Amino acid sequence: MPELPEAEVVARQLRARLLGAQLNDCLVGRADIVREGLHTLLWYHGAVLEGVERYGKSVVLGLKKEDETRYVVAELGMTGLLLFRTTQTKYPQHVHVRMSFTGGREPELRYWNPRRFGRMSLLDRAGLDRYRARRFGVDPLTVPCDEFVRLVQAKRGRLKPLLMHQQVIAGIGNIYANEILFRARLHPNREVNRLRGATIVTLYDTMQTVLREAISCGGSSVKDFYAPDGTEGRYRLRHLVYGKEGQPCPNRCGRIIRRLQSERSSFFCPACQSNRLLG
DNA sequence: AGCTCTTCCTGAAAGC
DNA sequence: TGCTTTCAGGAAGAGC
Repeated sequence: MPELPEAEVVARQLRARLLGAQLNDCLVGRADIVREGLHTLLWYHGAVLEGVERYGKSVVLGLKKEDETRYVVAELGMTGLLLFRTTQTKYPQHVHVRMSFTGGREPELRYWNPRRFGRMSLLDRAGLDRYRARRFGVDPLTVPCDEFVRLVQAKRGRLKPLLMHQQVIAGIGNIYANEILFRARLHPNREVNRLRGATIVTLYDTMQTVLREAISCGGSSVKDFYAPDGTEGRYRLRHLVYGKEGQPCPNRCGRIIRRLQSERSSFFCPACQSNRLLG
């Protein structure tokens, strides 16, 4: 399931291999995979890929033609991937969009998404700005620490849902929320308004450390994440709690990693991640 | 405004 | 063994 680090890895590969290439043809296999802008599809033919951005967990391609730039937004959702042509998948019937390029290092980019929880959108500049404002909160890697502290202090409710709330903090999903909270020694159900400022700073530092480390490992390959060129992410090997229910706590505290299934699965150590009023 | 609940969808895993 | 059922998961929309 692609979250921020995986989307970043995808964006970097697309930049390295397709920046400056010309989009020749864009084939949409099923109309309902495009959330918005399908009627503008033909505009993109002949446009040049001038930039690739990541917003939260989404990858945005900027395509320029005759002094105008329009955008292809790829929401990866749970199972969505952008793949180069040479990367084989077990289920080729779920390739929904094919974009062919000339002048780059790859002839084709494919949008593959078996479960179709994500969509694509074709947007002009104003549409992209609206999309961005509506859906994405601050970026965890670029938000200044003091702004993050103020943002968290203004919220109430449980900590893990807040970390995963894309309109507040964009890009953290279930895997990284669990890993960040374990390393910051914070219980997933901690009440946000009971966190001290210093604790939020620790959370901020941990969040950035985990996400940066995951990016440098190529992301986490859990349930079939592959980069566009087919390489797997190695950060899964460094997971400490995600998917480790029943195993001993890596801090050697003697307790067993538990799983709370009330909402999205929370994996945590009941001793190291206390829900008491520690700060 | 801001919660929670339901829906979307398919492959994998569990259940029988 | 092989069929059926359940479940996972992100985000939108409904309902309160």
